[in-house]
Amino acid sequence: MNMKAPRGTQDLLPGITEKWQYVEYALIDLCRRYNYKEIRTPIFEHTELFQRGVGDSTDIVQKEMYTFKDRGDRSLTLRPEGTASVVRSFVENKLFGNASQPTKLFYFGPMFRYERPQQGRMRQFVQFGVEALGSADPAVDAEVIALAMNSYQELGLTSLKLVLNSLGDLESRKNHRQALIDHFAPYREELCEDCQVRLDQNPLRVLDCKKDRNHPAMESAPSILEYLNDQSKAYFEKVKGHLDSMGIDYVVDKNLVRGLDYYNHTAFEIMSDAEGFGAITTLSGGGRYNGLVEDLGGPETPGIGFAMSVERLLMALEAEGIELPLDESLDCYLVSMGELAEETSVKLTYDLRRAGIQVDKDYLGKKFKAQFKAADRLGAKFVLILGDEEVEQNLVKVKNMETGNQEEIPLENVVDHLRSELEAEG
RNA sequence: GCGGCCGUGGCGAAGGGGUUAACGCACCGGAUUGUGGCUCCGGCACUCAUGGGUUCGAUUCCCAUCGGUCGCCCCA
Repeated sequence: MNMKAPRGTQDLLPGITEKWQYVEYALIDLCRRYNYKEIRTPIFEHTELFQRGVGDSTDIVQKEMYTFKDRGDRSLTLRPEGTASVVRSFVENKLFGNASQPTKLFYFGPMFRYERPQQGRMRQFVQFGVEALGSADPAVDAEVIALAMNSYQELGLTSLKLVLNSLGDLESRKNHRQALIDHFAPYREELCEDCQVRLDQNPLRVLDCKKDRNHPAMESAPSILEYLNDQSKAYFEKVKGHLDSMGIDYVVDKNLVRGLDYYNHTAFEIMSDAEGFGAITTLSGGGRYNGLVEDLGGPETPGIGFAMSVERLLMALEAEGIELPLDESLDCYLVSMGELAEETSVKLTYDLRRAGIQVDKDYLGKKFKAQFKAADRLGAKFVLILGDEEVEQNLVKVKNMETGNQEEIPLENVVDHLRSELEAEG
């Protein structure tokens, strides 16, 4: 039997889960300030949702989905991303009818893609993401981008690059698409295999190809920005204007094409500039998806969102040498000795915990000295000493491990005493 | 899906066809019989990823598988 975690998955163990918790709380608090509410959707959905929501021509749907049949012969898929599920839920639960619009949601949870794992790319990974549904105001685009940037800045990251582009509305995209097909058609045979397929399915993505990057036709290819109609152009200008006024730096990259089919208008990616970050530098990506809600059976509803990988966020923190301010100490360790004291120590530990104090004790029958060593290793601020002598005198010795000071406290006063000592410590 | 490198104790890491598999860290015990951080001493690998092959003999050579890692593709 193979007792290893499946390929591309990982166990997050004590020592690192604290970082995850810290990051999660920081992001939740950020969402609170932006007034985004949490939504939790299932980890698997009907396969069809992703085929229609994410798009049949995408890599995700074509080769990366964890799809399986359940016992009722239904085809289900472990979610490869969050937007399709959120939109499905928005439609199913008729959130468009709620009083507060736009509907601003965030989510945090595992996603699954069948890919060759490497650093920053797992088969199961965790995404934090945000969706704003129901408004086509460019200020919402700016808000989502600001929230995405803040997610990193809040935690101290500075080596960030915001890359921005506009894919335009349907009309602009249609015109551009034709222009691309006309442009590349004479060179079809010179392009890589993938691009020949892309040319038919989604010519926009030819621009994103790294193999054909140096092909002469690439440089002269029609840019989507040249094909934006007046409305789309004005929209993009407003988004940029809002970013400018917030002081958020960005670079426009006319070749930035998001991998999912549902994007239009604003598309963006946040990358890390940090040294030694490895091959994968994209921290998060997002964009506007007007039309997706309709595609999934809802009323005409504009939307925009982004998603980031928490694994990559932690990698970026590491690359920039940022230590999260985690509290790894222990309030109190109880050292006990003797038959008589054991009974009392169990009770005292319980009372302290009920009083809100963090306490641990020995359960391995360690010697007195070894218990002290354990207390030291755990970073205990205080050690309570309870031996048969103390029990007989009805007192407990309380030692401050930092100063070395030790005092005798009547058993019944220990809880209050320790609580005030800890408060004094801060 | 493709290519390079790698796989020895909890961790880091030497070794190299022949039987006691170095060393460091961590851990446990003792010196110190009720007080931590230092020091000294001792303990700690009966699958050297798994399976098969070559050989009198394999942890060491060969093949496969699995896993890791880096890069490609693409993304988060």
